[in-house]
Amino acid sequence: MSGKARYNGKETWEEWRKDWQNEERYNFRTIEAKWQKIWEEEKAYKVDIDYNKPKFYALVEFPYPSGAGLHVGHPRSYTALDTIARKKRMQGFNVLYPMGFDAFGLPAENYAIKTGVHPAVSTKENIANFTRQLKSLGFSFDWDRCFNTCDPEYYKWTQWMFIQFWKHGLAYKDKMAINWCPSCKVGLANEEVINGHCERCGAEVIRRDKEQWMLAITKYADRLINDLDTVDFIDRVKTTQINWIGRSEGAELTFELTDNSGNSLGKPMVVYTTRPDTTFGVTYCVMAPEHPLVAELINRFENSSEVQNYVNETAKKSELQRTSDTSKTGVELKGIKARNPYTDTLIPVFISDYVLTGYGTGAIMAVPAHDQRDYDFAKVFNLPIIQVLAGGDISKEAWEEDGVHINSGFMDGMDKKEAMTAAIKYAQDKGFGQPKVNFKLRDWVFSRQRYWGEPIPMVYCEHCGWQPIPEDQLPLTLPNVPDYRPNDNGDSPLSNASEWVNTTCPKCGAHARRETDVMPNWAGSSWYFLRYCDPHNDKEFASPEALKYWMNVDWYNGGMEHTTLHLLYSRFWYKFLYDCGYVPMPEPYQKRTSHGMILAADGEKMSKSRGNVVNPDEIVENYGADTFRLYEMFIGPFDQVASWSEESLNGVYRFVSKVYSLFSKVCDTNTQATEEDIRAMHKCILEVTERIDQMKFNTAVSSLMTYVNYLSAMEKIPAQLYETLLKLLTPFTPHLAEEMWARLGYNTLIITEKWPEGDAKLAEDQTVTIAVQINGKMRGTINVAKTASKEDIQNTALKLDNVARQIKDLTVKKIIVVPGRIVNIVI
RNA sequence: GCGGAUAUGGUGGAAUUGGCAGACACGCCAGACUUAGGAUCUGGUGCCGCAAGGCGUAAGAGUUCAAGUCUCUUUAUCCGCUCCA
Repeated sequence: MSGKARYNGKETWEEWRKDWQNEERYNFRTIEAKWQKIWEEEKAYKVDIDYNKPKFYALVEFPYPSGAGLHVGHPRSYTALDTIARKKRMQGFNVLYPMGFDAFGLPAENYAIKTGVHPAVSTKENIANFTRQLKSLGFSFDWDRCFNTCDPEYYKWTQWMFIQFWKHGLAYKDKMAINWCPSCKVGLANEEVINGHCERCGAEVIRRDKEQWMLAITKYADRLINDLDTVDFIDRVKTTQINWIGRSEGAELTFELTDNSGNSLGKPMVVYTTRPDTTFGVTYCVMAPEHPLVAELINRFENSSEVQNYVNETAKKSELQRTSDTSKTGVELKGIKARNPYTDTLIPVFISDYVLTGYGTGAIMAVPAHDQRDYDFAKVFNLPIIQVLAGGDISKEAWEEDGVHINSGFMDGMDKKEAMTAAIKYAQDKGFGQPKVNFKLRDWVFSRQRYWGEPIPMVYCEHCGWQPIPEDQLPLTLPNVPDYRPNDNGDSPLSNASEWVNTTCPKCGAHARRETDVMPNWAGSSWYFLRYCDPHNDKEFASPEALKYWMNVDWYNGGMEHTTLHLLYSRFWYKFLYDCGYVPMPEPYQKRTSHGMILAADGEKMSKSRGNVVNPDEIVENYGADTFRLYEMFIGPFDQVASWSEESLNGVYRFVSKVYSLFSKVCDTNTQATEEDIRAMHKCILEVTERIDQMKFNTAVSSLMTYVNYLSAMEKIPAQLYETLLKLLTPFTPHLAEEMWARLGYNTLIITEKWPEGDAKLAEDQTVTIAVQINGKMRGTINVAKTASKEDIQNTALKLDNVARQIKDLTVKKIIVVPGRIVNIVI
């Protein structure tokens, strides 16, 4: 124990303790303010590289500093990892537990539009408020490492990284149909569209063609799936990411387009299928209405105006309309046919909106017998249905299970695996197809027609095309603009800052224009955990030494809602930096866990409009930070949703006050604890230690409560027992632990103490209580020595009054004795 | 429709992974005490029953000496995805 100075100069324990005798009430306000000040002055949580200790990097998702301030949901995650971080420190780890602010975002900009207050101003105020609130809860963040993503010193590196993406061909500009929110007037990534509506404002999203910067996340699709095997993420996160990336294996097959008599038009149509083995069942083909061949061939169709109408109608439909109505519509492309390369037959070609332009090749071969969608379409248009897999009843519905191949030429009699191989081999031999892996994942739309984001550091020159601004000119800072509103053309507010927009080409010096779109709010958060490693570096985003020491993040906790957004983006971003050699390993996070949401007392989501938001300030004011923290951990299983309850909060307050008042019963170190006391203590140490590691915080707190109940029943409490309690409480209620530690006479900080070691041997009872059952029904219990033999246990059990009475007239068939657990008498 | 999760007293939730269901709290009931303190302390509290006892982990079946836990069927709630060829 380091630097223990007993009794602060007083002669005896009794004398020292007198100082506190009149302090009967638990005054959390004074206590918490006092220790927060001391921690801050002593920079108790400041951390630096230390090669003598094992490092531990604990991370929570940094908040967007909204005007509403901290919500009781935020601290659930922060307290959990604070608890873990504090315990790890006491266990000898060099712990990095940082906090910062994800400060670019729409709310500040919308607020600016409403009030004219510059987003930088309101954001700064909000950050100050968040910081005050976070500090009031006593988290062990290293505040020296705090930064925010809208600081030019930070976003300089976000821009620099964008340029690296561009240099490696992973950032590109493309005209494409994007999700457009007509209310926010902004393009959205697929990940930001919820049920066809804008994630933020709820307006229905429409399709719109727009030139967008894209990041080629699909190039990393396979690695983003495969490398999940190397990390410890909860299964829910892994499956969600895998499903979102949506890998599927199949083949691309070329169907020749012909006129009605089979003369080639010289326009091959490529389809994607996962079942090339079913091609003998293909009775028609379908292209998406947006497919380029439709526009190219429009004049060849006998019914070209009908086709054009359908194309126009589809374009008008929103994503939601298009996906919510699953009834099949479409138009046959009259005058052309497709040749099935396997059977050489000519089949009709349709356009239909059930084929999507963004997936595969935007064209399919339809096998109505074995795909329900194709089946439905075939019924509407009265097309033939040819069964090629045995099984089911195709007069009623498609047969989507497997079966032996029939009507399939060279594949007849084969199973799926054989037939797939044969089909692909055939296609390769004849040169009309090859195997192909497809993903649902799309490239990341990286432009936003907004103001409050990182400017994209690119200029457009008539002669040189897109050029990045020279890296030594970074950061490219946001200019001031008179009006924060985007316009209906979908141009960013930056387009009005003409002095800023008009510049010269960094390559040829001719006149050029800056990109006026900004980055999405996911940009800054894609690499923030790297900056924490070396936040004041102005030469690099972080030094290789710092990255090598601190990375990767040992434990990252955050919301499930970020699984297919931030978590996926940042893994991609990090892998790219790894490929460039800037970071030391291929995955950023070793372990990922997720907390459940905190709902209001009525079981509803907390929201301003419902008026059921609980403000942490209120709780800290009325109950104290320690009670608040402990309650957040006790509220229920960490990974599940929980409802806020003021009554339960009160119970936790009672517990905390009880710990405070137990102090009056603590006696000097000379008072010896009994064997039973030691047993209770070690049991508590073991349980709390294990349960923190497993994030079973609610039951860890239960163990502490049981231990405190045990101590409460004592007349006098040996100091050793109380000291252990304080250490175990340090991760949960650090202020109270620190205060009582000082009152015990120590002039060291308890947060620097060593975490107690539990001893399983000492925690063991010598006797065990064993349940005695008759035919599986509980009839009583017996106490036997831990080492008792089966025979002894059985004999003791049979002597039980209750047992003897019940079995006296009956024959005992069998007795099952499981030492340490149970006796079951079968009669 | 597909995928994932959840279901235990009046409430939040425990249950060493097949071995005493309801730990720990909240609430409630009864009592004590009071320098009225977010009071505190003591006892009780799954349901039915005076009791013996019976019943009981969403519903129903099954495996087992023994099931909240394993298997099958059904239901409800929540969360994703959703015409992905």
